[in-house]
Amino acid sequence: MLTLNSATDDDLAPKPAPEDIASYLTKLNDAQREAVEYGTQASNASDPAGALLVIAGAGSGKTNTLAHRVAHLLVKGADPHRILLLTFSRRAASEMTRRVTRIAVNALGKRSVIAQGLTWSGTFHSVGARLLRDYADLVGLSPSFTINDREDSADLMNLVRHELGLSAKEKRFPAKSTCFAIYSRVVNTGVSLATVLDQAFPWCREWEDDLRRLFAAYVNAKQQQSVLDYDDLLLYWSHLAAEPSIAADLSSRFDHVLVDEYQDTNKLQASILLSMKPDGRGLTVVGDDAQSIYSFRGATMRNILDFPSHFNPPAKCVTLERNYRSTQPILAASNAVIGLAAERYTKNLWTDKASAQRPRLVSVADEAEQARYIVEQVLEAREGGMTLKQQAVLFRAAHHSAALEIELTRRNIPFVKFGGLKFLDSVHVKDVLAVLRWGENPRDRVAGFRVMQLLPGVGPAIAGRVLDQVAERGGTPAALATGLAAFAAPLRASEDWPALVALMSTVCSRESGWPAEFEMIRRWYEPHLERNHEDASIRHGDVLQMESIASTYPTRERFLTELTLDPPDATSDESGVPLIDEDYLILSTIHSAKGQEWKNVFVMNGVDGCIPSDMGTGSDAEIDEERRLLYVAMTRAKEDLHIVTPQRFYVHNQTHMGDRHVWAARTRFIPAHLMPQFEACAWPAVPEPAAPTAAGLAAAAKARVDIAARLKKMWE
DNA sequence: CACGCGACTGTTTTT
DNA sequence: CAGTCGCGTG
Repeated sequence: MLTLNSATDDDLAPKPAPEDIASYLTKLNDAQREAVEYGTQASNASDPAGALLVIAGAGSGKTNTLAHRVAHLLVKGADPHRILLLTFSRRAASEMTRRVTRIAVNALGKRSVIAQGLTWSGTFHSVGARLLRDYADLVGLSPSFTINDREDSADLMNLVRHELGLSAKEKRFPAKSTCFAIYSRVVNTGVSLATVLDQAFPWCREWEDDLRRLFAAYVNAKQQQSVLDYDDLLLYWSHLAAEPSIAADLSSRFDHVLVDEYQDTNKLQASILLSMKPDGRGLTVVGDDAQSIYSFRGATMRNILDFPSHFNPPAKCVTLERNYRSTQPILAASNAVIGLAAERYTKNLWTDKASAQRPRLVSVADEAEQARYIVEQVLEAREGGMTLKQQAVLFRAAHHSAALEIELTRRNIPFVKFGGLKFLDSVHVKDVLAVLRWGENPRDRVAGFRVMQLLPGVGPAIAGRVLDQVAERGGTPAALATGLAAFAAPLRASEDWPALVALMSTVCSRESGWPAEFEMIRRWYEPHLERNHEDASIRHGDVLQMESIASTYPTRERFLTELTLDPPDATSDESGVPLIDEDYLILSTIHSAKGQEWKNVFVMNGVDGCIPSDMGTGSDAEIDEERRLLYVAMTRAKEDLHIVTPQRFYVHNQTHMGDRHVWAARTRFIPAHLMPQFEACAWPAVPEPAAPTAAGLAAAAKARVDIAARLKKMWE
């Protein structure tokens, strides 16, 4: 396979003339250029310079700078196979690959080599999964391990909890998803269970001992079943990297390791990086401490704040302060908001995009009015020539957009929502995937339980017995096929049992091949779908869609792994996903809006209780994280920014037609002394009510009497 | 042993 | 509202 630094390549490709290099470097500003060129001047690919930290403020061309650095390394002769590029999502990874390819192709003129070359790019989790398949044998892990997503992991936690008898307590044990969240936090932060409980789950404090037992059993169950959860991908990787014999091999695979969004990595991820590049040579991390918003996942700002001092000499630090995205007033307001945070790398973002329009702080009566305001403004902007896709509505929690979604649907405005419910979260998708996973890894009990219990007459007891027998027979695909066939079908399931046996034996033997076997599974699943769901036809559409996605993956294993690690993130609800070429409005949680930008941005619910979320006001650190969330939301806007503050919220969960509501105050992150940065306004613009005339009042009074009489008459 | 019914109770963000 | 638990029935 061709690589960029092979001898033939060098001979055939004349080195680009200095002007050509300049042509892509001159588009950068001084700081960006410093970040791109750092350590590449004198060195060659096998002797990279020390660690580099790029503090990249919002809108400062972070992605572009990182892409240029990668491209520049390639131009300087680095081997693309030996570059590890870690990004936050796979979407970010492919965007990066696209840009790198474009830049490098311009400089070197060889598309195919580069496009195929940058093979090691993706999230920590997906890269971890790939490395683990390579090293599985060395650590006693079955190479055919399967990966549980969050819900599967919680289901397994639940299974284990029942086995331990932790469900039959007089006082309610924490929900399975809570248990898993606690476990995950302990793993990702490296903090003790007791501390995690105190800091983040105080209401579960009393269960500490039971939780510890549960987690031990959970870890044991995962090992017995050859399943890994998300955290294991990092955990195994970090243990691999810490093992001297393997570490040498592992770290010598990559000359350069580049990490995007470093502010959102956790302690475990930092330890992986440090053991792969202990002296920091060849290591580049990019991020913005002011945009660290994933502490619930164990991310810690300390990673980026303390990065330079991990090395000797300390890492080179470059700060990008010029903002190319927002207008000056938007930036000024955002800077003012983040300026009130306690600890950060000081940087002063500046821009030369002048505008007379300050961000608007719009007061509306309630959530319904908020929805109307946003819809009207969006349509008005569209009248003015701004497409829907150039506009976005951002919110703290997925459910905050409920009222807006109703209003948008009512007015026939297409939208796509990011964050919240995912494709993978729907039962029918999980059912089908469970068949594949069970065939791939017959010891996966969560998958097996799920599949078998689809049959009427099969419950947990029978499913458990079958799984025990499969395990006794060795837990191989062959054992699953024969074990299932040998099982005396329960009477009430006798009709459906043979079809299941036939299905699983085909899936296990792989005799129909991939992706053909998907169609078989769909056929088998159809009657169960019909029986269990009213809206079977919509769900069936999803399954068909999944089938076409499946056909784009070369193998079943890749399909399962990549779908779990990087699920499609837009929801497909009843309204359906608009076609790609259609125009649609973007709705997104602030978390999912990371790294994106729009001309016109609406931030919903700019009130205390929403931003900051009333769940995130326990400690100063939590409050500061909420502040950064508002900062991230605000800095997504290029031209116009509206922060909407409903004055009252109807209390959910009350008897129907109830009128209980709470009054909300403007978010604490915009205190009075920051108000000059905003244009405060009320909507609808309070119209002068026409003063009622005496005659009118008299008529109205009379009308009321009339109506009352009529209402009574209805029942006479 | 499966399944359906009624009662009860929850903390948001995602790889 | 939805996920979960306990209980009674087939």
